[in-house]
Amino acid sequence: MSLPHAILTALLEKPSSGLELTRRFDRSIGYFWSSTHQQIYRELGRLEQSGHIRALPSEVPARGQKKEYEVLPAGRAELTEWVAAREDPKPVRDALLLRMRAAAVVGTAGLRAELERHLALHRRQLEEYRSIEERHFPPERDAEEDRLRHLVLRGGIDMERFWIEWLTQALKELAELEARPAGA
Amino acid sequence: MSLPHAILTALLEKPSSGLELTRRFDRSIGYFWSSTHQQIYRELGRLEQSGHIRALPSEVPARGQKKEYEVLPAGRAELTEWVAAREDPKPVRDALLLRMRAAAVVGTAGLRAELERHLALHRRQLEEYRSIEERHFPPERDAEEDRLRHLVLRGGIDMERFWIEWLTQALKELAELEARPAGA
DNA sequence: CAGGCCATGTAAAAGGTTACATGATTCG
DNA sequence: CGAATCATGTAACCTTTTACATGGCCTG
Repeated sequence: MSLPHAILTALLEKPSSGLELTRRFDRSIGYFWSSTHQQIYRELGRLEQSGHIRALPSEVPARGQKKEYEVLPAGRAELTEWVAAREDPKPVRDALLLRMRAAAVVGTAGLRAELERHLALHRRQLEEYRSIEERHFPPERDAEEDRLRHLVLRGGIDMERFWIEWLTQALKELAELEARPAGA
Repeated sequence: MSLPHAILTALLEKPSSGLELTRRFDRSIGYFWSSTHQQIYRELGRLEQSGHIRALPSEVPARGQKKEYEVLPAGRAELTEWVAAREDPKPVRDALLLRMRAAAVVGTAGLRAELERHLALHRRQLEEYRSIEERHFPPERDAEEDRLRHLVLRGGIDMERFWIEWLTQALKELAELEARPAGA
């Protein structure tokens, strides 16, 4: 429901070709709305069809040739509207919480390694966000755009912190349970 | 990828009919893996086909008749394996963070009301979780199952707290930006 | 016996994932 | 000129969402 909006945002930040967009969906925008090149090309086609974006004129419009897109007024209007739209948060759907609940029924065998693996992944992601924060948002800057983008990044940072804390708790809990096996 | 596992977990906790499962996916299990009755019926069919669950024998196997399912050994084995499986966390895909980023480009008009609405929703969800915590997990209990399920619930609680904090920050930031409009 | 709810489904469309295809450019 | 890489796509499939369909049971 929001991939077109993610693309419009990315293109307003900087007109790009499909592949450039794909790369930015592997970092930047993609930290909050992930996508693949297949989806992106499909959506670029749709957005062009519907008059929200257009391909910048090029001499050689053929397969394998780079095509740059820019946002048209209709696209900007659509995005502006979406920012204020009424749209409920999606219900949580998290496989790891679910697995923990399954473990409560069928046992925790093998779970610890997986929790530790996830913990390491989230620590790495946190480090990445923090390094971006250092590079892009030094204390003195405060242009409007920067403040909002920094806020988004802080959301990512605190989300990772949440997982790190929860996983740490979970591992502690698991250690206690395994210390007195089979029904205390 | 995990709906079948969610259903297996729910059925192990208590054998149920499709509609009973649907109700439990509106609370309980559904707090961490949401689903609708259409998906649930389809998946029950598949799980029965593949020999992971079976319908309890009934006199009147007809449309409109209640059908209860229970988990078979193969289903339990599948779930046990999944608990320890290697499965990476899904990349974040959050519309509100994305909208904030869009707002950095097209402006924040109308955003405040929406943030406040989300804040209220998350506060309500937090209250719901906390009331469940009071009812289901009083301090003295510590059976293995309860400890793990409590851990899952605390995950939900801290997730809501994260959103409440972030939204509070966001509203503060917005107020500051609006206090000195158009490029300060 | 009408209306509402219980209960189980079907169908279609949209969104997302995975695998594969194809032309253009560059570099050794 | 062969291989790698850039760049754009197609196709098939699976999951999720939304809308609708159907029959049974209960209650006034």
